[in-house]
Amino acid sequence: MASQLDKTYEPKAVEDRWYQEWIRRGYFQASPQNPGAPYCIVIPPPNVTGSLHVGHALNNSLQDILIRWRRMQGRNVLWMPGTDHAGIATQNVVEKQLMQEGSSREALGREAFLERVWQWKATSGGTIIQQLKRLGASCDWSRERFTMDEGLSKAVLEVFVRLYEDKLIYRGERLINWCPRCLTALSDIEVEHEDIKGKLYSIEYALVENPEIRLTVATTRPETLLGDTAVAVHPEDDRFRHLIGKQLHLPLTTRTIPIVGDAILVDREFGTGAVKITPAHDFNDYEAGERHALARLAILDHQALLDPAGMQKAGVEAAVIEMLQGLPVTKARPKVEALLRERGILAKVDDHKMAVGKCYRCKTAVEPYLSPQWFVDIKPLAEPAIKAVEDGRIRIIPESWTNNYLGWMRDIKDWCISRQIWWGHQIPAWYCLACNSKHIVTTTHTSPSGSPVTRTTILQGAKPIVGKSAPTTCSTCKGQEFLRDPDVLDTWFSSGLWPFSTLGWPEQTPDLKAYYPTATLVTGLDILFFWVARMIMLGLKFMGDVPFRDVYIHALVRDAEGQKMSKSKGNVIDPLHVMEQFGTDALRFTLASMASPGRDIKLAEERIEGYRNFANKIWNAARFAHMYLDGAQEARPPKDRSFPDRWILSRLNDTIRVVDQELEAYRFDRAASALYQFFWHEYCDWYLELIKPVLQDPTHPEGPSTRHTLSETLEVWLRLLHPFMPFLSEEIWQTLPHQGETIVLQAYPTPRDEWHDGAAADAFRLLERSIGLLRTARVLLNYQPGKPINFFVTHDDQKTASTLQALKTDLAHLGKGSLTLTPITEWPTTQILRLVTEGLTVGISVEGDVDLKKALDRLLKQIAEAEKEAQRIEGKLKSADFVSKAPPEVITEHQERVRSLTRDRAMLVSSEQQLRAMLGA
RNA sequence: GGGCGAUUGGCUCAGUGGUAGAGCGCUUCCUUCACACGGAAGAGGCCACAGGUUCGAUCCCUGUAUCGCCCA
Repeated sequence: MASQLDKTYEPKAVEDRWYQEWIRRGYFQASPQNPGAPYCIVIPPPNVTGSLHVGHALNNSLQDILIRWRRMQGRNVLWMPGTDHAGIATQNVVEKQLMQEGSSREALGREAFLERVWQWKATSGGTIIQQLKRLGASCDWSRERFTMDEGLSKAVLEVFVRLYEDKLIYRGERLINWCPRCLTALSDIEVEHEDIKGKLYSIEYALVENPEIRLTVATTRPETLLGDTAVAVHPEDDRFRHLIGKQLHLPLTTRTIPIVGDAILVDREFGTGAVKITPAHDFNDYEAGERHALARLAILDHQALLDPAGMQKAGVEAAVIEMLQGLPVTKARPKVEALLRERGILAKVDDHKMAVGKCYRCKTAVEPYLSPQWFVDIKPLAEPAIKAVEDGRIRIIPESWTNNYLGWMRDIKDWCISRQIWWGHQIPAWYCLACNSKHIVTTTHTSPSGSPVTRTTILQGAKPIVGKSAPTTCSTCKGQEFLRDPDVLDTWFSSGLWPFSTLGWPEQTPDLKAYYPTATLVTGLDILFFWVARMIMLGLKFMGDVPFRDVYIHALVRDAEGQKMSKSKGNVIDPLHVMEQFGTDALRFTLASMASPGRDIKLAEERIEGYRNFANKIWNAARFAHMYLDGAQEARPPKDRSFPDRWILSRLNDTIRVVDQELEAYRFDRAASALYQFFWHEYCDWYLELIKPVLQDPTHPEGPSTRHTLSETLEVWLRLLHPFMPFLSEEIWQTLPHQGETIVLQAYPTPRDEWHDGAAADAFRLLERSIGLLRTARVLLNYQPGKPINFFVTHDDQKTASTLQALKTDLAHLGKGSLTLTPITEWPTTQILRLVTEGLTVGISVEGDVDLKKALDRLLKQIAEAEKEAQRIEGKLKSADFVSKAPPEVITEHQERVRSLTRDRAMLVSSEQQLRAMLGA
């Protein structure tokens, strides 16, 4: 880089070059032997199927800011990267490929299919990792892990077996969420709820002892009535109380069902006050069924089709079975509706808003499904995880999410961990074929593609042998033939171990000792329960300590209209495209500056463009510096430097303090705005302008010291900026006088007392106000910006007036004119425009034929404002309450303001009279 | 239905018990030798509404409305 190079910063080449160089030189490689207190972040492992979206970009930009900042602070930093095998998602991807080839996983068989998935992973699984590198992520890539790695799989095995031995994992038949497309169980939180317009059907059930009496039940799912095993009413509802214990005819079946009283299930105000209970197809009904010891009759099969065998068992009329069998729910419902209508027992159908559960992977409507599954008994694990947050060993930032976490944890349900898919960690449980012959059932059905598929179901009651390796002999019957449980574990089961499995657990490695507990977890709210809560539970259980101290929860990124980004809406901002167009640094800075706690980010391209401009501004400031840095330099103590130098050092010092504080508080937005404000509006707008006369005069006595300050402040500020804009800062830093081979490993700036200079700061504010008034006056008089003028400045405070004397050369330079610093009494009384603010008066000589109307308007407006404001404050001062109760310093301040406003007003009026006199002349 | 959050200039957002701020956009002027991805000067806000606490509320409390998120 040199001053004769491009006027605009071209990020692309710079970024590629530096990233490769950083990697080549191993700057990001961690070692437990490195000096400094450990600081570790584990990356939220993206899906191996994934590609970078803006959410990832935000998440990883923030992590990289923290990591680079701590690295520069001299901490022993490790950013642990990796990916997640994403069981269902990955299996779906490969199955889709197979389908296109006219094949299927069933046709391939389990082993060949898994082979195929690994192949896919090897060729296509690295996409997102490459994209993270593009983002500048300073992860230690030499440690990259994958949840299906050998080591991590070993950790999964160890955890499963130990939890089983501790009786915290069990197998049982429960109602679970079932995706009839993925053909697997899902955990509660893998179901997304969506409100849809549905209907509420009111159906009449006749009383057995007197069919004239009918009880009307309301339901949103009429087809499930075939599996009803009771009707519930509220036990204190006078309308129905007397019916409890009596039997009803269940329509379309040959069964009768009881009426039960249930205060939990029934809301007297809702619908008809009577509800049907279908324990096999509804979670609330399942629990009600437990309370009343009701049978569970499933009428849907695993594909969510009406099941003839189930309907037969439920006593459904043969003709009805004939009509409904094999139909999906959506097709069965209108038929059931028609049947009920024919029989005259459909009392009414109302529009109704209802929530449907959908599979978070494929958006298919989820069915509650009765099946044997593996569960984690979660309460004993949740308790310590609640305590860790309650007593502050883990801090959630922003704090407002703490209650959300605690609420969820206190009400946590057992975690269904088995999935009926192949890609994942297969459950280490085996069944002795001889002992369990009655519990292992094989059925054949036809897959959607038409080929016969064999399903093996291991019923509840089968006795598993759980261990890290396959058993050889059954301890009960000495049998030697075993069936391994075909299910795999929920992906989150392995990612729940991430903070310690990636560090080598279950081995007690030096990494584990050095870096666990990790420092901070940076994540979006969407996986607080999926992942964060589980890491806390499992970390406490297996490491005996929390997995991280701080959990920083960042916002969701939405589009400019606040809509969630989605491919189907076409409103996705592609971070790769953005990086291409505006540069990685611009994207990172944008995301950081918008990361305010507790608020979603509405990302618009204009915003990124704005920070691209900022990058360009920095580039050009550096080009400017390079024009003058060749001469001699002299490092003076701050107090012996020029006024602009002392001022900018003082401001830089303030900025360092602010950035550091805000980063400590995870206020990336405020840190970013402090960096921006300082550089653009102080360093460029004022400092560089102020020092131009010195730099442009090769013989200026302040030259060597000024050049030194220019280069020093730029170098320090670039280090301050580096975590936010790593590429640009490195590129420029390398061209400045510096120590060390890279900015990546330099010390992060810390505040320096000797840089602080309150007097310089005060003087600057005076200078800024004077120049501001002068420029306003120029515009009021329609003077060309460069037009040389005669101007006058004074202040009615003696001390301030003498400060003006000290600033004389700076004022004259920025004012672009000839300056007189005399008391106002010595100024010309005509051909002058005087502007006033807070005791400061600036006069500008009026030359030639100038329209004074604008100037007069401005004076009149300001006079009116000053009067209004003075009156307002005087009003307060006249209030006895205010004077007696407000703190003395507030009263003094108010009095001072009135004085100042009154003085200003007098000056303004005098100025106005002068103008009028000139107009009259 | 329960919980949480938001409501501040045209837009996106900071912020504070005592003079309301930024970025973008807008208006006017300016190609001056770092930068037009720039510079200068401006316009624009009863800080959602209604009560309360207070000498004083955009800020604290209560309620209402609208929007959003999470959970059921």
